[in-house]
Amino acid sequence: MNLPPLVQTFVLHFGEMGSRWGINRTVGQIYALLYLSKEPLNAEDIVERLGVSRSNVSMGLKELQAWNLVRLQHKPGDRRDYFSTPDDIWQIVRTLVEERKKREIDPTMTLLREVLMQEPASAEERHAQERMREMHDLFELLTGWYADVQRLDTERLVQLLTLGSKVQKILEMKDRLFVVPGSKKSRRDDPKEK
Amino acid sequence: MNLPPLVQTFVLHFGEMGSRWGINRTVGQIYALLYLSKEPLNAEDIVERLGVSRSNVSMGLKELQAWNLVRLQHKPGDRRDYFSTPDDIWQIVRTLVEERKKREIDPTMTLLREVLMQEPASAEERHAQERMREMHDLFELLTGWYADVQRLDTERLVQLLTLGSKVQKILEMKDRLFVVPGSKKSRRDDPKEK
DNA sequence: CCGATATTTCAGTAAATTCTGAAAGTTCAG
DNA sequence: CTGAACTTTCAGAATTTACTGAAATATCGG
Repeated sequence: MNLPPLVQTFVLHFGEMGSRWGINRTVGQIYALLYLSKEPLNAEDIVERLGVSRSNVSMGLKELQAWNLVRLQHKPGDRRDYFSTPDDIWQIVRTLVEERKKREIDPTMTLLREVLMQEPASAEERHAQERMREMHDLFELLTGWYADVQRLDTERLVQLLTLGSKVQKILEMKDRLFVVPGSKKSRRDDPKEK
Repeated sequence: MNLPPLVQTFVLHFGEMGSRWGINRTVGQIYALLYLSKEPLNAEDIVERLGVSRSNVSMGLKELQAWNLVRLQHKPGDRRDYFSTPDDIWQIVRTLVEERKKREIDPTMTLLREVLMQEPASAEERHAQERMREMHDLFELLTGWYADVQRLDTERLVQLLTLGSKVQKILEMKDRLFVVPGSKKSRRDDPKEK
């Protein structure tokens, strides 16, 4: 591996972290390298810097492309493929979330919907379905929230995240301001709550 | 594998999904089984239902315990260990997020802080550090948001998620209400923005 | 179309992970 | 203390995944 020490530390770390995700070490390293690089890199560049085989790099890049995590570019008068990551880190986050949703949440939701359609054949199955319904509803809430905030431009998203739960205060304030105190509508808490 | 069809479908799916995470198939299956089960199960129950070896189950349960994802219980007059998942699915989500943060984000933040302390020895390293700072700041924003909303009780958290980006509207409303129009403070957008 | 350059595919190998059975360890009632 | 019931550990086997080099395929300037 032929990298400045600072870069190498990061690349090795991401290689290891890759394993905690479904991603393998080399793919993690390639991505880390591209992320840190000012200029787009071609496959041979990556081979030299990481010290892995050409074919391994080829496969790794293919996987990163399948994840939409790298951009393929060309330089004039050079027919090699150059790869880079988006300059905007928020774009990276958005892609990551989008792709993980597509691969993990969506298929699970499909399965849950299917299984919830079936008639339970026993008390055990009935309880299992109940649990699956809880999971289904949870995922629905989370993906709904995601679909919603995902549309915000980055500035507003950052605003929202910076506020965190302080939003809660503002909500309460809103309630006090716009709802006639004591009226039914002002009761935000479920009355049957203990 | 000796399970009602509906349960089996779910358990198999989670086994496969487990691989997309860092978790292996058996661990995913054990968890799915416990999640769906009304009653706590002991190791032998799990062996029978999943058809894997006793030692495999023992290791899987140990891993799930390390993740704080299962609760160990005992029945009076029975010295076998019984395992279950929390009844409250939100508790499960909280644990999952907490543990993943601990294993993935925290070590990465430590590394980023260390590397950002060092003096860059070249233009390449300077640019790499710049990128690492972006990642560092991103993670800081996200973990800050998480630390904040994580403290909310579930009811309020659900409220917040249900609102999604509609919060934005309320923020704007708040601005219009409480800031003198035309004053400096009412300018929320960065003036140098295009 | 040719040949040079670049990329992809793939079969075989290497490495890592998962799983098992056997043995060792632990706990507790009697 | 003993031994039955239960759990954990661990070395090796089985399986899966990652990686490589060689061959095949693609692309393009001339």
